[in-house]
Amino acid sequence: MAVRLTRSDWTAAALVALAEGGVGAVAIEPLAARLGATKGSAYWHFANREALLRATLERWEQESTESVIRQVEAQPEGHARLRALFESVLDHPTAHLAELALLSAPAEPVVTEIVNRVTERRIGYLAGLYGQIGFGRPEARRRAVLAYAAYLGNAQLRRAAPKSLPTARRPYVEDVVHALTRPPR
Amino acid sequence: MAVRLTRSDWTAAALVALAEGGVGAVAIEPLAARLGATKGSAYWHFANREALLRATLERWEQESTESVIRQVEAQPEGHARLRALFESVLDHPTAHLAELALLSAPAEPVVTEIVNRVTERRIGYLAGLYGQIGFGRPEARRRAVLAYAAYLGNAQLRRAAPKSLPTARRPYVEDVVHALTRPPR
DNA sequence: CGCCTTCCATACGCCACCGTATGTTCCATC
DNA sequence: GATGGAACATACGGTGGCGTATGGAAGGCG
Repeated sequence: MAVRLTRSDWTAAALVALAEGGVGAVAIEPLAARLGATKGSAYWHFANREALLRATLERWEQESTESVIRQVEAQPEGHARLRALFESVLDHPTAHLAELALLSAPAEPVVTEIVNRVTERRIGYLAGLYGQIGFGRPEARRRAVLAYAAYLGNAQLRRAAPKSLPTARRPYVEDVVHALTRPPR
Repeated sequence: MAVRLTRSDWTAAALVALAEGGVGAVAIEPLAARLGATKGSAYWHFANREALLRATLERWEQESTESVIRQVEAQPEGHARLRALFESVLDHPTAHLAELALLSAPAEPVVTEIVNRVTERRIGYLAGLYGQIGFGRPEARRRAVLAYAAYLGNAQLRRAAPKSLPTARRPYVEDVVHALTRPPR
């Protein structure tokens, strides 16, 4: 019995809890129960709850964004990358639960700090893609913000009110790609 | 002293708390403290916490959506209404805090029930507006979903990562209107 | 084998919020 | 001006999570 746990075991379990129950579910005692351990283990690896939360968010920061970007970079430059990104991101209904939990968390300073970094990284990358298809700098930036907002809202809807989303995914994706990649003015 | 409180006083205070601290902040004892009363009052007007939450959400349902729609209906049919809606909704940084709290609330059944109703109402109305400017039924519906998602995401960003939003609001609004009202294909 | 560090369990006090039970005040009404 | 109900206050027990203190097992290492 009593398999020893690592910091990584804790943050992994915390990520699951985060996706399922939000920031509030990243709580030491319930996690300990799920891991078949007690608080003693948690307070050995982490100073307190906030330290566990911070470690969990930093792990999420690493894993969430870069994997998607790597995947997109496999495509040739230009429209193909934007399309690949939209498709990848409109799919995977359960893949984006963690960020939803973060974005609406009652202003914990640890959360807002990391959310800001991740948001800027993603929008910046998106703006780069728009630059590749001929958008000027400010236009690319504005369109990137719009596209990222659409992504977030879409994930929100998929979670909170999936009934209102289109059932036929194919034409929806096409429309989104079409509307969001058309050049301005 | 000791001004008597009504159900409406409680739901009003709960709405404020909801916007500020999320669903979790709709808690009886803190609200009682803010109202200068005690739990006795709350448990007189409401059976329990969930009843207070439900009453609060139903009030929000009434007040949030219809006021915006009335405002938009003052415009002439067609593009003017969509533009008015987008402008109204991209403004008012603090006006949409309650829904953000709701959309990412850890699956309380009361919340999801009402969020579903509100979402369907709004997307349905939006689809109607797109119909007025010549979109076919399915196209209007898909574009409405996209536009509503963009709205939600935008509100999210404004709250969680305002630094990443465009500083110059005017061209941003123009780009959004342009991208989201162009006819498909 | 014995020892020391690492990792964890147990047990405790604390706080915030829930819900209930019962006492208390205000006001209308006869 | 006594009485009954409406609208509270007060006091209590219960729950769930935080953080601390201290004791104990388990493995490397001499």
